[in-house]
Amino acid sequence: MGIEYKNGTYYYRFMIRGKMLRGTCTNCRTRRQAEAYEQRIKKEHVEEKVQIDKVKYLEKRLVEVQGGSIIPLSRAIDMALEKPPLSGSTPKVLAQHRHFFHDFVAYMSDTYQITTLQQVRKKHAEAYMEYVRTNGRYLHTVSYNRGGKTITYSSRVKHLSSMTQNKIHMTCKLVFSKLQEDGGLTKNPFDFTRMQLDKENREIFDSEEIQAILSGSDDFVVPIMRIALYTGLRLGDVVSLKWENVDFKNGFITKKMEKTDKTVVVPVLDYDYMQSLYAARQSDEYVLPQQMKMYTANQSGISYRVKKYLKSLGIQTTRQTAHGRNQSIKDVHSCRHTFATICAERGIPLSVVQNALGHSSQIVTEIYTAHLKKKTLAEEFKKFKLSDQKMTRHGLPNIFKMCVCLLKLKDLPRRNVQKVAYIISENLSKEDMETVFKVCGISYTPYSEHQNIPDANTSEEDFDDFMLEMPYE
DNA sequence: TCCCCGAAATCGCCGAACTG
DNA sequence: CAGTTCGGCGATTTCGGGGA
Repeated sequence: MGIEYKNGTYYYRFMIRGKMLRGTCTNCRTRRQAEAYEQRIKKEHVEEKVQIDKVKYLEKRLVEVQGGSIIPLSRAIDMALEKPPLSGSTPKVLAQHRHFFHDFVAYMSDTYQITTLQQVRKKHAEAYMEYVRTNGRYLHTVSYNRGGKTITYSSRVKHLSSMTQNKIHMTCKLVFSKLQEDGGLTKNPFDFTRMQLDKENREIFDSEEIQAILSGSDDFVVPIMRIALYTGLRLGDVVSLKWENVDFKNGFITKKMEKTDKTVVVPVLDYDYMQSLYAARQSDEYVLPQQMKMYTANQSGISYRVKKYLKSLGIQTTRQTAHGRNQSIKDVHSCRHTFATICAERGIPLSVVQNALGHSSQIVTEIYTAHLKKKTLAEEFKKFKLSDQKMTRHGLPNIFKMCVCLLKLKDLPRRNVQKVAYIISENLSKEDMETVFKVCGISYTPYSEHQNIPDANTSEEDFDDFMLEMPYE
């Protein structure tokens, strides 16, 4: 017992697990109350210790039973990446996994003093993902080697796209699942749902933008954009296009794509331009030798040039995000989207477009042509026009309300429906009428021969009289 | 503007879930 | 139960941006 009394307040103090714990006995007026208070606090700590010991014991048992061993978090990523088929991944993929998991390890160590794989619970994994969701990565230091010199800086990105958040989640989950046997793990702490993906942000070029892009004077960028717009090829395929891929005689370009190893065949739609390029060629190998040179040496140099060129034309290439990196909305890849959209717009079947783009699944192509769907939808809906004549006087402000009215009246005697139908028929065009009745599933017979039909100038009273006196069939 | 890293998007494969 | 759709997952390319 270590109760102390000072200036009207009781304080407790005791040692547990080699750690001194002290604090105020709040709301205690007597020594007895203070002692009871201290007991409560002590008990909580002991119970916690028992809990921890229990978990540790179970972990140990589990590891023994499952035939695994305690794995330090620091070694986990290397062990996981040695497992096939991961071990056969490209260095870049492996590096990214390392990069992500290292971040998680640092967070676990700093926040929970957790150092082994077995200690990680679902709540820890969730806390980390929550941190990533709100703050981005835990470690912001970026360092790399350039010409024997180490360059270090702190990344300013404070927010990650849902795509990247999910990537981090998947890497962590992967490590735990790969080491399930080695570590005698029964559950994967990262086994919970991931973020819903953001919407597609890339936009297509409209006709004015295309015009501006193609008539520009940049000899480096324009050929890339031009070929991309006319073929729908990716940047990598445009710059690596060789003259042997272009068959002028039959008018086809045949290209094995860099990304998917699939071969696509597209017609030479821009024949004269390609001919002129051929006539002025500086290389017998590549169509765009200069661009290819930069692509191999300094890939993002091309992005840089394209962005600069588009900006000079007044085209906005990126969209600002809250705290994260800007998102690209218009770039070389937009040409691929534009190509697909124009194809669909001109009525070229989806299967043909799919072949030209080299997609194995039509769903992917549909993502591209979704631009058109939105556009068509807007265009189609322009046709939908409310009748020019105002109907507010009769309490029927628009076509939608009319539909509702008619649906409500559907079960009434036929003559009531006819009566309403008559009024509407005098105020709406025939086509609109037919649409409304079709939607409502009501057959319609206009009273066109009736005299004294009310119109926009009819007074409220006259209209009511008319309704009352209107003869039924 | 080059060179690099990390972030983000794209894409194919495959098995589970769903449908008729 | 065969055919189809859907989602998880891994692989690859492309883009933004810091620093020199």
